[in-house]
Amino acid sequence: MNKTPEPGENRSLNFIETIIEEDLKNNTYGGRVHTRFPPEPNGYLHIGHAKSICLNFGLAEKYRGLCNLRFDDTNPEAEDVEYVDSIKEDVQWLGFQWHKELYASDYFEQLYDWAEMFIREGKAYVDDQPADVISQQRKSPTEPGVESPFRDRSIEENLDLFRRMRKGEFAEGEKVLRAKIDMRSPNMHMRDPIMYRILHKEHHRTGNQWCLYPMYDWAHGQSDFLEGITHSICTLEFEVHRPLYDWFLDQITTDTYRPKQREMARLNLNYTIMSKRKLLKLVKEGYVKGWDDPRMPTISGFRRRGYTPESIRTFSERIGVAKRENVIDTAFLEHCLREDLNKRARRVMGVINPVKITITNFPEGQTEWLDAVNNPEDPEAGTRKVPFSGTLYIEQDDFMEEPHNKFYRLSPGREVRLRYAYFITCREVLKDDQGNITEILCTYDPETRGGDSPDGRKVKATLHWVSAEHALKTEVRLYDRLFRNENPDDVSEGEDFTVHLNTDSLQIKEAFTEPSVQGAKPLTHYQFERLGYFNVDPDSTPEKMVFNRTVTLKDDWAKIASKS
RNA sequence: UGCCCGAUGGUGUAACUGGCAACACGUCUGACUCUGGAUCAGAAGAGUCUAGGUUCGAGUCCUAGUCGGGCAACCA
Repeated sequence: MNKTPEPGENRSLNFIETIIEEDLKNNTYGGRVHTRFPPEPNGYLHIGHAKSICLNFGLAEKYRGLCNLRFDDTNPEAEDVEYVDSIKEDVQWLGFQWHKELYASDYFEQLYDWAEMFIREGKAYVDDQPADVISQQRKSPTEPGVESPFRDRSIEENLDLFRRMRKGEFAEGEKVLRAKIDMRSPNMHMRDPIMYRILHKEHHRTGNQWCLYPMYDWAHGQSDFLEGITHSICTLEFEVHRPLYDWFLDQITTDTYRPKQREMARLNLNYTIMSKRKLLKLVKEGYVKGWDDPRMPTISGFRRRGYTPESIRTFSERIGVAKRENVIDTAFLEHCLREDLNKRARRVMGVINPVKITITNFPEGQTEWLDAVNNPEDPEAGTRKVPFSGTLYIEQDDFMEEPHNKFYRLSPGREVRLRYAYFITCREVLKDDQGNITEILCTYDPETRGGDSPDGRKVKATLHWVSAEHALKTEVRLYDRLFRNENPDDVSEGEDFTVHLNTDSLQIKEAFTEPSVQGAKPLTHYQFERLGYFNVDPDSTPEKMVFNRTVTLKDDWAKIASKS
């Protein structure tokens, strides 16, 4: 069997691992495995990048290899240090450490030297034509391209022109350097691809040192080569670039060592979008509050939302790696999240839609501090004290005046348990003039302190609650999916993905929580019992805690309720 | 009309050199429970894009199609 034992999980190899193990067996790279994660610093990383990060760094870990973080910064127009910083933070947050932090711009000089070599060998030429003419000459995929009239310039003239391009003697767009390959190639990328364009732009690292910038195809494979990369993993759309990737490498070296490009399908998630351009639009046009808005599929968004790096890594591992297009169900990501949070999140009680309960037979003015378990999944987490008194809040949903048969929470005459506290029985319901419930009067059984009845009496429901007098007023931000449509790109003529935006994706509420959460640090995870996982938002102040609802608990009752 | 990929339950991913299609999510039952959570047990759901062929035997090999995606930025 094609299996490799792994800690925790035992799964078969994905196609890239199969290739690597084959290379290891054949000693293709002297036993080396060296990958790289090559983001362009022109935006924030999203969950799709997380898949690539986990793959590249994960492969290096698994095969005791190395993984570089390499910024693909060949286009100064959109790139910025702000993005470099956020990318580094995100990679580290996911729990990975790069072997080296590198930049394609580190290789500008070497790339330039090779380009001159190309010219001297008659493999590259300076083209004076404007972009639209070059584009037209390339023709369409179904017909051969036309050669540029500048294609056969002399080596001397090319060299002179290219050097003057570097010196800044020409305006943007005036000249480009092209590789001389084959204008009739059925592969568009081989039709004399552009290697350099003139850009009089300041670069975030090289400043004004250059006005000549290499194109992706010219920079990427060469960077891989210079770094000793063995397996260069990218997404499917680069498949047609591979012949060019290999061609460039063939020109610069006769070594047997070659980095090899492999393509995998990118991650798609339903009910969300993954395009950087579209995410930018959401930010720029104010549909969300920023790149790290908890509704965004960015890594920083997930972090702020309360996702754990472990859950994202587990997710990335389990979705697998293949070449076919795929759309992963967001429910699967949420499953990985809940699985992780269930083990680590401390439980607390908080009430979001309160209704007042008065315990009529509870001693007036008295407070009792009851023991509550912090995490039933983790005995090490210990216990805490929770204040109980005669005036409480419970969730409106936990009371029904005329319950139907499946509802077994509080209702008139019925006894339920208050978690870690007492059994209470509903005696009377008070209403205002409009008939809205204003207060529920209950009695409690002092014998059931802690939540168990000495006579073995059973109740069907256990409710969470909070003591009114002791409750902390907090803000909770309830998030829902950003898009109503499973595929936000599924739009009719003239529309764009924003038509599917869920206008109700954020609901801000005031909630009452038990006092123990006061002062918790931003990003601390909690489970609000029976409601969901929440985490502390950085917007929290000493006066007002702010919580993000990361994800609800699985809720079978909600299914039953929605059916009836 | 060219070139390059891909196609397995609703969704993902598996199935060593051909040997009864498996796992996970989701869905549905039930058990248990001081969270209608967690946990546990079980069920339904594909005969592997189509048609031929090779073979005792094909998801795996061959042929021809079909469908889907990508490729014509001085973006990556």
